[in-house]
Amino acid sequence: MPKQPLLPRKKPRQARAAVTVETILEAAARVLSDKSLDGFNTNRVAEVAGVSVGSIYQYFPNKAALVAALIGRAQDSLADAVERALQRSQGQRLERVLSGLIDVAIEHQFGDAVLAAALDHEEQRLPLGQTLSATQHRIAKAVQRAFETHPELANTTVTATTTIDCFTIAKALIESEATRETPDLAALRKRALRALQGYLLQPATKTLPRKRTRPDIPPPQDSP
Amino acid sequence: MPKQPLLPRKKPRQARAAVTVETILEAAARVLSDKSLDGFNTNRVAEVAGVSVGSIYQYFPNKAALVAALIGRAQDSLADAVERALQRSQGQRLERVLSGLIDVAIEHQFGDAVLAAALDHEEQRLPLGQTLSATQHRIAKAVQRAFETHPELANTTVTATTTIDCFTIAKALIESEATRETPDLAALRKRALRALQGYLLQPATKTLPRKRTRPDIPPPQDSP
DNA sequence: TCAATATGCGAGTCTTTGCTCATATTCTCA
DNA sequence: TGAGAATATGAGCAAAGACTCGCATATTGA
Repeated sequence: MPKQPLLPRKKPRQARAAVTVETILEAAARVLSDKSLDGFNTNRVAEVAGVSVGSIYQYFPNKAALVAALIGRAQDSLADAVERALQRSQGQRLERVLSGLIDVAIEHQFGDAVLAAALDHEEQRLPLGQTLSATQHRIAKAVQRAFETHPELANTTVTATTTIDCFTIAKALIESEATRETPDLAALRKRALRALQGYLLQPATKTLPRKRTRPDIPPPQDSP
Repeated sequence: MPKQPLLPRKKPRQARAAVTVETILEAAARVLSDKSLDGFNTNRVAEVAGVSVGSIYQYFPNKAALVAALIGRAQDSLADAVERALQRSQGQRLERVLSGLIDVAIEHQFGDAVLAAALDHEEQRLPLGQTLSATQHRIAKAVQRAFETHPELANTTVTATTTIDCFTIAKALIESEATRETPDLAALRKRALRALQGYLLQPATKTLPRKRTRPDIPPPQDSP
């Protein structure tokens, strides 16, 4: 008796299989971009890819895995772009460095707004532990190094959180602009730059004691 | 022949109907909070509410309307909290004002993290034109007034975009912290404050001409 | 050349879920 | 009190969509 495929999620061995996987991912990106999360279904992806559903499930154990692969791709491409931008702006004024990063983020978001937004959202929902954070780590590390060694930031303590915050802030401003009907990219660049410069250069405030009006909020609970 | 209910989406006339609607909304919030968007289905909401599905559709034309109602509620409560906070911090240092707003936002997010995140997401997806932006407008206006009249911001031009950016920034930092397993609210407060102060107080930079390495990205296209 | 293996196919199964409608129950008010 | 209006019920329809599996075809390596 031939063993039935107990492990249907395999790696492509032949060249044509690699092509199929590529085609599937490409189609998945297009479908997700067109239809957002609704209307993103495996049947449609197969149709757009010109491939049968079965072929998808030959390489991806389920729909989520497909999305995860897409996220991985986007992350990688972002990481590459960030590293290139840092390379280009090496030794330049902080403003240039930040502008370069902002441009990368803008392009990442506006290059395919719906796709990027959808992926961002899924990223938080899916249980993609290791692989993803690896790439993000790579990005964070590169940026952190650039910040730490920058003379204009000599007086700023640059932690991992600091760099992540920068990305969080930039991404949020960009996404917010992306939902507008007529985005003004030039203005967006200025605002993002102002926010990042402000955050990074703001002297550490000696915080006033917080006026406590009610007890601290407990951390959120995840139901099991 | 009695006319069949051509207009099933009615307003409650009797007291018990109002109770039912309230119960449904309560249950919807709980389900959404427990299960996020997946697993949020009308059958489950009915079950949790101890009500039949039919009753839901008596008052809400469809599932989206249910979510929209939830969003409306959350927005209203946020607007109230913001106005109260601004009231409390009236005449105080900018740091206090911002801290107050940040605390409101944190509470709004951490009070029910999953719910808030889910609603935030739906807010951008659903076609809720007027009602929603009305409340958001109310919030924006209140904050803008507070900023415009604040002496420490005398040198800062406060536009509608400025206040919206502040909310965008704060919300993003808070959401990012909320996804952590062990959120550090005290640190979060400091970072958010630093970001907002930095953004608001950062002197308007005379921008260097942007180094153009590639043509501007076209605005995103919405497929019809 | 020819098995063994890898790849591709797609009709069909099975589950989920939004929503309806005929009917039953409760309320109102003359 | 009773007729009509308002409210509540829930079985079940219909559509969507994730995923399977038996089979056909292509590729490889000896």
